[in-house]
Amino acid sequence: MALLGKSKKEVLLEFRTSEILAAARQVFARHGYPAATVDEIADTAGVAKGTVYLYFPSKRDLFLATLREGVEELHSDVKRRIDQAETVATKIRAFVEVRLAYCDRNRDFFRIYYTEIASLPVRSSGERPEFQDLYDEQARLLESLLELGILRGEIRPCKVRTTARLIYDLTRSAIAQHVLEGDRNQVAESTNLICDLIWRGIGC
Amino acid sequence: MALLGKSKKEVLLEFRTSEILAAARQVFARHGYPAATVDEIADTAGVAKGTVYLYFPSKRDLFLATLREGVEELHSDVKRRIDQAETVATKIRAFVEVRLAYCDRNRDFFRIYYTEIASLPVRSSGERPEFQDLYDEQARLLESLLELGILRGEIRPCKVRTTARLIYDLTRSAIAQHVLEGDRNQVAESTNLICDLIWRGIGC
DNA sequence: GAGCGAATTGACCGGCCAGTCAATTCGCTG
DNA sequence: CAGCGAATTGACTGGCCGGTCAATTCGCTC
Repeated sequence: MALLGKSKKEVLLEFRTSEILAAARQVFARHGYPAATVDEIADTAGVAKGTVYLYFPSKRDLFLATLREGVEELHSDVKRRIDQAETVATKIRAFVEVRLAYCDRNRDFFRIYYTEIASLPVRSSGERPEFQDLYDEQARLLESLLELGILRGEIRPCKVRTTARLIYDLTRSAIAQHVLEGDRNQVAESTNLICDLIWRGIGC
Repeated sequence: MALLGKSKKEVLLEFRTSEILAAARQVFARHGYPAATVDEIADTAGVAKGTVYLYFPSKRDLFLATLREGVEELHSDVKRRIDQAETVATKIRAFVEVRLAYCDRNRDFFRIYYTEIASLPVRSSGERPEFQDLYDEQARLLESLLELGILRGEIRPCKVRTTARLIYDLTRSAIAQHVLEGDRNQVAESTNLICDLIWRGIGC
C-alpha cells in the first residue's frame, strides 16, 4: 500500500493542505494580510481554525506559503518560455507576456504578490523580508537578458540593474491595470504596448 | 488681536496639528499603517494619546491627512513646472523630474504614498478609497500631456490612458529604487534614464 | 462492534490597541 | 493670586484575533 503514491494519509494531507492554501489565497487577496483573519480562512476552507494550525505553524507562514507557491509556478513558466525564444527581443517579450498571462489567470495570487512587494518599504531595515530571494531571482533573470542583449548588440548599453527594475515594474503596472481596473484588453495587446514602449519609446 | 493672523489659540492649534502630522508621517512610514500605533505617534509628537484625538477624529483620518498633505504639495509642484515647459517632451521630463526630486526630499511621504497605492487592490470592491481623487488627478494630468503630444505630432498615437499609467508607474518605480534601495544616483541621472526609455526605448 | 490512535473541533485565553473621559494642569483675566 | 474655562493627560475599557488544547469524532483493525 506504500507503492502507488503513499495513499490515504499522504493523499489526505496533501488535499487538506491545498484546500487551506486555496482558501488562504482567496481571503488574503480579498482583505490583505493584516485584515485577513484565520477564522475566515478556516471557514472558507471548510475546516475549524485548529485544523489550519495543524498544517501551518502560523498565519504568517500560511501567507508565505501562498506567495511562494505562486511565485515559483510563475517563475518556472517564465523561464521555460524565455529559453525557447531566440533573440533578446523575443525573450523580453516572453518575460512580459507570460507574466501578464499568468497573473491574469491567477488574479488572487497577483493581489497578494503586489501588496507584499509594496510593503517592502515599511519593513524596518533590520528584518529581511522572507521572500526577498524569490523576488531577486526574477530581477536577476531580467538583468541577465539585458546583459546578453548588450553583448549581442541587440540593445544599447545601459545601467542593467536599474533598467531591469524599470522593465519589471512596467510589467507589474500593466498587470495591475488588467487585474485591478477590470481592463479587459487581451493580454496580447498590453504585451505589444509594453514591448513597443521598451523597444521604441513613444516619440516620433 | 484678531488682526494679524488669529494669534494665540489659532497659532497653537496650527502648531500642534503640524507637530502631530509630522510625527504621524514618521511613524506610518516606519511601520506601515496597520502596525503603527497611535501611542507611538503621540510619543513621537511629545503629547498624550488623548491630545491626538483632539486634533484628528481617528487613526485613519490622521493617516489620510498625512497622505493628502504630501500629495497636494507634490501635485502643485508638478503642475507649476509643467506649465513652464514648452514642448511635450520637456513637460513629461518635468513630470518625472519633479516627482523624483520631491520624493527624494520627502522619503517618509513616499513610503506612505507607495504602500497606500499598493493596498488599493485589497480594498473590497464596495469601498472607494478616500484618496482616489488625488490619485486620479495625477493620472489625468499625464493623460492630457499625452493627448497634447499626439495633437502636436510630438508623439505617436497610442492608448493614452494605458500609456499614462505606464509612465506614471515607471516614475514610481525609479523613485522606489532611490528611496528604498539607497540608490544614491543623482535625481538627474534617473530622470535621463526614464526619459530615454520613454522616448527612445532600449533597442539599437 | 469494541477498542484505539489519529485527526479534527471550537471554546477559550491573553495580549494588543483604538478610542474615551474623569482628573489634572495651564494660562488668562480682573 | 483667586477663579474659571480651555487644553491636556494617561489609566482604563471593549472588542478583536492569533494561537492553544481538552474534548470529541473519525476510521481502521481484529
